[in-house]
Amino acid sequence: MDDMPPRAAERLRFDFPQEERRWQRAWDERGCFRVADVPAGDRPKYYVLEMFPYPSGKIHMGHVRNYTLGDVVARYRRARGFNVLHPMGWDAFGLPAENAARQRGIHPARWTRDNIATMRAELQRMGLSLDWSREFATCDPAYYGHQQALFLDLLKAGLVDRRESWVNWDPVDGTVLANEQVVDGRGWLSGAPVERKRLSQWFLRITAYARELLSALDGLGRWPERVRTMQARWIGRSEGARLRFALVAPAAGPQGAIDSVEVYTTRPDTLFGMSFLAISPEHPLAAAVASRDQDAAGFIAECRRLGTSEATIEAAEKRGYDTGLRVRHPFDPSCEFPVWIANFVLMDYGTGAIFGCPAHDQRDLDFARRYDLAVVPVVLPPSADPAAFTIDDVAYDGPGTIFNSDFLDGLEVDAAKSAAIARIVELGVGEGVENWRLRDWGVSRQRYWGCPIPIIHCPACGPVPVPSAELPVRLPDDVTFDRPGNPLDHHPTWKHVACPRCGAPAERETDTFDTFVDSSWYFARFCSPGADVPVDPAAARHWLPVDQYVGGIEHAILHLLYARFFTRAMHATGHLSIDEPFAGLFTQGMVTHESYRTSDGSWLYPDEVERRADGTAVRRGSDEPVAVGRVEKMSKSKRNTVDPGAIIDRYGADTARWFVLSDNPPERDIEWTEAGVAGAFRFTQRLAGLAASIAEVAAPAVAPDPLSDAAMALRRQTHRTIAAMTEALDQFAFNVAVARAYELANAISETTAAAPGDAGLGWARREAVETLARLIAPMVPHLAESMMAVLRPDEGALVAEMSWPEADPALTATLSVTVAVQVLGKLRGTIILPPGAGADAAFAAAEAEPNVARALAGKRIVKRIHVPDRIVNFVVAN
RNA sequence: GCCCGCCUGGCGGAACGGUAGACGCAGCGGACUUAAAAUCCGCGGCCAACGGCGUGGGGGUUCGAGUCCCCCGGCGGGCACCA
Repeated sequence: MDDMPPRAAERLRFDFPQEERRWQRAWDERGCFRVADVPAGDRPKYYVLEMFPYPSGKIHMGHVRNYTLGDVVARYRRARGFNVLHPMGWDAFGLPAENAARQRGIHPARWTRDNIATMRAELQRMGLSLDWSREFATCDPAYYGHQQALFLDLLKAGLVDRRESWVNWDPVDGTVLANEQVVDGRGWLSGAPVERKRLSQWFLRITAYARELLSALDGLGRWPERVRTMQARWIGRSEGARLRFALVAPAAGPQGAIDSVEVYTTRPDTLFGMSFLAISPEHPLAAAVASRDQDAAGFIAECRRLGTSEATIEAAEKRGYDTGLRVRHPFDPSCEFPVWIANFVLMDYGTGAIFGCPAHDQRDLDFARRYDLAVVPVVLPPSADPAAFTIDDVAYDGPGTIFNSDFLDGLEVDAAKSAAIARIVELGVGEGVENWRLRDWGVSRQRYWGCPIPIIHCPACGPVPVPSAELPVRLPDDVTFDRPGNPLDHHPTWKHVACPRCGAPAERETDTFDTFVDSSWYFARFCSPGADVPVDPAAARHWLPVDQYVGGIEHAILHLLYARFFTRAMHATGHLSIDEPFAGLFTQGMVTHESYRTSDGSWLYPDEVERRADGTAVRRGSDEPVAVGRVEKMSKSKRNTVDPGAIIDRYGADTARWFVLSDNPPERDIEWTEAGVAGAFRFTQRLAGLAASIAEVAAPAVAPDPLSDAAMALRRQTHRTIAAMTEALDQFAFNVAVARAYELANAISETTAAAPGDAGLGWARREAVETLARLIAPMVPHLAESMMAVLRPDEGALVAEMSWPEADPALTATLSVTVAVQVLGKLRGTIILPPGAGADAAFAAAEAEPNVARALAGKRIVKRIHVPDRIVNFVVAN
């Protein structure tokens, strides 16, 4: 940052510290960005929303990019005549606040509120066109109280379950961990080995909407294909069969005798290739076996210790325990197969039991090889020799013809699936089903800093909803973090209440909601943030769905899927009248930066590094060499971050905004470079200078007639730029819009030396620079205001309130076109023609072009191709 | 392992199947200046240069391919014992 631009105001054409504050105040005083919950008038609505931030401390460059993109859309739509809703709030509950409390003794509420104050000030300095009157934080009782009411409505509607499930339990911290919080089988904070534990949890029944959530993806035309695909796979519909395998001898279990095992399969066509049946260690039959078999119990306990962490599962080899039980094949009861407990069978998917067909499933094959089980091929690949076809270490899962399979012999795979299901139904042992990978959403968290679940547990009545008059159930402030576990659970009085139903002593639910619940409906609350119900129906009807949602791809699945589910659930409970919350979704790329390390391996911030002219890097103010690492996502751990606050101090908000928009398409990763920022800064200064120099020259109020050629040429450039930038902004091609703005600025600069006596040109230059100010206003709003204020000092009109420029079709039409002339597809010259010139004229002009004539000399023209205003191509032969 | 992206000058990137490299960054040359910074003007894919070669590599479709199709390679991302 040695080449820092001058800070002295007198050297700035665009004195950003002063000008940016000036316009932010002006917008605020005029209430430019405020809208009513249910607006009067007939302007069409447009709801622009960026994913609201978690108040972690300061804003980072990812926020700058996210909120700049959204602000461009908001300001552009406003200029296009829409009544734009563009709100901001805080996703304020979460674990980091509790960690701060444990580590630094700051109360989570205080920590969160302080961060919000800091970050709000930073966002306001960016000049975002937000309606701050709608701001809320999810930790406001006024917000989470309505969330509690929503939950009770979902409960009434049958969309909530309470049931036991297996969880990752950290015995030291005394809390449930998400799968992502289990690292190598240990708790990420405590380092203690994670246990599998069954716990009663609240579930939201998202699976009730699995089919709709999948099929409605087709209607989300303004969503990235990638996100839709990821969601579709997450929901994971498959078709197959459920069928029961009868045990040869029933097994005695705690809940009575078990006489069969139900299995889910997508490959009923391979049933004759079966060699074993495998159940999950968490399967009830496994528990039944373990109750009288020490070794089985030991095996199950060992599996449990490994936890559910995906990484652990991946590392684990396939292992099993032969229970000694046997099942009969449903198609041939004389055939019996062993029942194994296998560590690779998941209780949560299908029925928690599979039949193993090693020849045609890789996992089954690995298992069979390890335990020396039979491998019977039943699908013959096309044109393979049945006598010679064998399976070694690779299962065959491709197409083919069934063999070794009794009544299925000779059928292709698909036909065999149907025939097998038909037989399963006929025998009364099962049916064809569709199966979903999506599971119900467990929302209970043993944490303090979250929305309390509004339930009271009564020994007599069971779980009882908190009466709506008693909402919100507020978090107590006087909690302590001096021991592990949930502070709500330790609180001396908070949880002890009377049962609302029978009055007997009862206990509050001490779990709080997963914070993804908070973000699943905030977009609806923004429509009427002061309403005394979760959402005001009229406001929601007016504003929803969100027309353009902007955020990071990292939320492609969870947040966006939960919000889609919540919208449907809120429709079912009468709060909303739509099913899809986000009509358009844009996912932006990450902000990246080079990373730097010293020879002892410690990371350095960009500010601590100095680049030498020879390309090497050293620690600032020393000769200590620094290794320049790869360009990667800005992160605190790699210290390759740039603080937006410092950038705005030094260069201004508009420079930061212009830079994040200008360098590459918004969906791609952007590399933050000091040189790029300096370039953006120069542009803001140059435009301000351009506006000032044009303002100094008196120009006629109306266009002289006729205009000089130079004036007409500039006017045409101006109006072509309007058309081009409009198209670019419509398509989120902000980098292209930036390029078009540069072109117009360059064109205006080039007229400086033109004849001073040309009044028409003076008029055209004013038109050009005023138009440019309005065109760049969505991207650099303060600069645009400053330019306009210089150009029209007496009017006091705000660009923020001006309409979008309109291109005059008479001026965007071209007067002449340059047509490329090819011979055999190779460019040989260009000709200039009037637009719409006919083929004959084009051919004649083309053949007359000297370079083309030379290429055609001595050749016979076989074919002439003419694409009007584009190209002429001669196909020749010798 | 499966799925999805992406690959164009020194760099970021433009380009309805129709003049590849718009625009910017960095660079070079010049003007201004005692000098520097800033600013302004100009140049710029590569090569044996009236021509030829060029959008990761190889094939194909087409009058014409960065763009469409097939194969291969590389980079990035997502999912992952999902039966």
